[in-house]
Amino acid sequence: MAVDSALASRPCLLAHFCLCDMPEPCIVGNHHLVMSYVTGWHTSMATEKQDENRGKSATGAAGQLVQVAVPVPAKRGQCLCYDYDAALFAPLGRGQIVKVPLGSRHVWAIVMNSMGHSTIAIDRLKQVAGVADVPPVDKKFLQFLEDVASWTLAPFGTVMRLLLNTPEALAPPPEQTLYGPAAPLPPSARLTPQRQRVLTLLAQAPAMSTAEIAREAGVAAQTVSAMADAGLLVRHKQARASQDYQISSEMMAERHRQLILSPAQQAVAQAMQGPSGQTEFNVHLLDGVTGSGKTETYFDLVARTVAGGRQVLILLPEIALTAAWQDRFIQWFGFAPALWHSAVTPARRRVIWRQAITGQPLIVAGARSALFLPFAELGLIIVDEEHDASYKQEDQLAYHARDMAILRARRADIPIIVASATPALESWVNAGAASSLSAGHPRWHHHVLDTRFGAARLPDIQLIDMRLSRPPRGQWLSPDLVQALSDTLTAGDQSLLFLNRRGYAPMTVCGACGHRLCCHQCDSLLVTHRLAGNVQCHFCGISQPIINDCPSCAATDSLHAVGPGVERLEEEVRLLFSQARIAVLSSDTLKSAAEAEELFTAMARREIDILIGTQMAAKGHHFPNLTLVGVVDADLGLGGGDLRAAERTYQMLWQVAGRSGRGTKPGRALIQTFQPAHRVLAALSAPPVADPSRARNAFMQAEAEARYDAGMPPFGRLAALIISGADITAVEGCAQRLSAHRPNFANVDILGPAPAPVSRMRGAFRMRFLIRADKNVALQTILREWLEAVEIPAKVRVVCDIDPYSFM
DNA sequence: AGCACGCCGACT
DNA sequence: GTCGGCGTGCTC
Repeated sequence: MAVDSALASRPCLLAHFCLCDMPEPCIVGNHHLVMSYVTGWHTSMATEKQDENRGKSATGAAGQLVQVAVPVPAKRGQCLCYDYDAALFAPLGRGQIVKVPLGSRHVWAIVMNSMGHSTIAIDRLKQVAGVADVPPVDKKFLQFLEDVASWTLAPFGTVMRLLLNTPEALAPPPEQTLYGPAAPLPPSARLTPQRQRVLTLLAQAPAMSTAEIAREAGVAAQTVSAMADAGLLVRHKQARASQDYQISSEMMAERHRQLILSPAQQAVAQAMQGPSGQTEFNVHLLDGVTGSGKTETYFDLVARTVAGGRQVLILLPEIALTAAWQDRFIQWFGFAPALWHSAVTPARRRVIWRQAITGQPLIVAGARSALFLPFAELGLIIVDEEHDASYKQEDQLAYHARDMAILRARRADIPIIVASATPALESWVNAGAASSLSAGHPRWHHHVLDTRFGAARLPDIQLIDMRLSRPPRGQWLSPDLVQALSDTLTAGDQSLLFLNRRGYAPMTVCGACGHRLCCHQCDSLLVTHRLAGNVQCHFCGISQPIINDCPSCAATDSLHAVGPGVERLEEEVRLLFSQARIAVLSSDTLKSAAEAEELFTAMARREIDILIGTQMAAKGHHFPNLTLVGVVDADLGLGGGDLRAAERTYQMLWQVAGRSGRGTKPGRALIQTFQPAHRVLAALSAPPVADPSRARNAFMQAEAEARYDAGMPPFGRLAALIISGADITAVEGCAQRLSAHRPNFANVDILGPAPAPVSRMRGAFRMRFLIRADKNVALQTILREWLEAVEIPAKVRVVCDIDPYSFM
């Protein structure tokens, strides 16, 4: 890798800190630099710790004063001031990543202002302890981080830690131990046959790693280290060469010429690029039915952007970052994307992070956290499956990755494509798709791809009215759906049963007293998991063994599992179709990506007849022989008062129905519901198969009108204030004080305080305000001023959620 | 967020 | 009499 190899080369000319071999002191930000792990601040920091405070430059005068943002959620989110010996090292600039002492530890931080003035006594200043050996973060990126902080009302330090969350990126490169033969063999050494083989091997080969020696010489790895301990082998430590992503613009340009798009795809790709290949900020909504080839259409722009020497970020929901998606990418480009998700190893993260900040050509395909990679040359952002709820982060920092991606694209002045088969209502309206309604946004571009590839057609969707076709007691499949499953089985085709509920049963009730098993630290019901042999809380994750006696009234054998989960559904299907091959797809049954792949392969080979799945099964995979999708409970998501419940249910059902009929045979989807007249279900089953997008658009239009009338997003603004803490009195007191100081404006409505939808989580009590405002209101400013006016005790946490997703 | 400082129970 | 529980408050 370029940065590492450049650094690894040389001793320094500049004191003992700089590793570059420039003839004169290098300039920070222009060249890589400085405080290095090789000469080691790790050692110097440890030994110099005690005289840090006196560690000013030799003259005793303070050097350069710099304002530094530190990764702490400080209430007064400003910077801390540090002294920096500008005489000895190159001067620091904004965006430089530095290591600074903070309290009793050292942290990575970012220089925000390099010509600071001290706000505290000079003699209390501490020294900057080191400078990272990477270029400063891009100015536009830094502004983006500030945008995120002011949008989410979070302290800058909280946002910054998303960037610095990859500690290995700034740590020394991983080391590798290689073994070579010792020059004079120690005379006393015993030479077993194994040891002799190792020595013979190494006599005529370069130094090797333990694993290589073990393999080549056919010995145990232990033998190698034992030999080194005995003095028969010498250890050489060296930086492990990590493979970076080699993409050249030439090879991309070549590849780009070979890509073949359908006329429809070609037209959309052209429209998104504009006549002259636009590189400035523009939002494109790529709205294409499942199977229309959205992915390949945006690949075209990806190829072009990289051919122009710039970097590309593709955001995907974590669940969609499968080997299948990667294969598709490889098939198109001929190489693998840099994958960024929770399971990526530290060594890989290091490579990607550093390649991003050094501006080398790079295509990252990542989950929402990839949005905070420090790309220096970002040229294009894609947000695929942009409607996906997992883009919304709700904990420490509440943000929506799609919206933040748009902020980043705007700052970087580059195009962004948000793609979906079922766009979020906000996106759909912003793209000007709702007739006669406008959210007053600068208009996005709307691109529609509505032809399915080849012979595949959209499935025929039918509702099953559960009031008429009732399953037997204690079962969940209606006679109609059972019949359809049976027919599909007979025809030798595959079926998917969709039930968005993990585990065996969502609730356990005592037949004697009616007591329901609840989590003792959350406001939630415990879910029975037969497979794991326990009951679990899906909020905090605690589990306990399955019990038979009621903990409330002590009646014996009185507890009954109520309602279905996928495990229980499996039980029912096995009873009905004992000869069928059945598999369950949920996060509980598939522990690893490899297991998931295995299942998908088995499915593709038709080794499974009936697949039972949670929402994991709803996306990302082509099952060519799947001709029946059964939705077990379409009403699940419709309860409560969630603003987006209808829209999300529609999207999910539409997507899961789209799993069916992706091969040559026509598919159908049967949807079980108790409320077939509900607007979501009526819209789904509307007849015009000839033009399925018309039904969808009619549904979206009606939703948009309802939102417009209520002044809800995207026609109004919404925020939630969550007050939480273990001490209920303190939480309520805090909520009361906030209530007393509530802002009072004609076009801002404030509801609450009321118990939050989940009124207790992990032992913390939660209260909530809901704030609705007109579109033109500076909501963040109002909230910031409100919060500043009220003293928040240390044991109470107040979190602001702009555009909250869940609110019942 | 860490981490230290600080003030009250079960141990040598 | 000390070790240690985690409440409170600061970090240039």
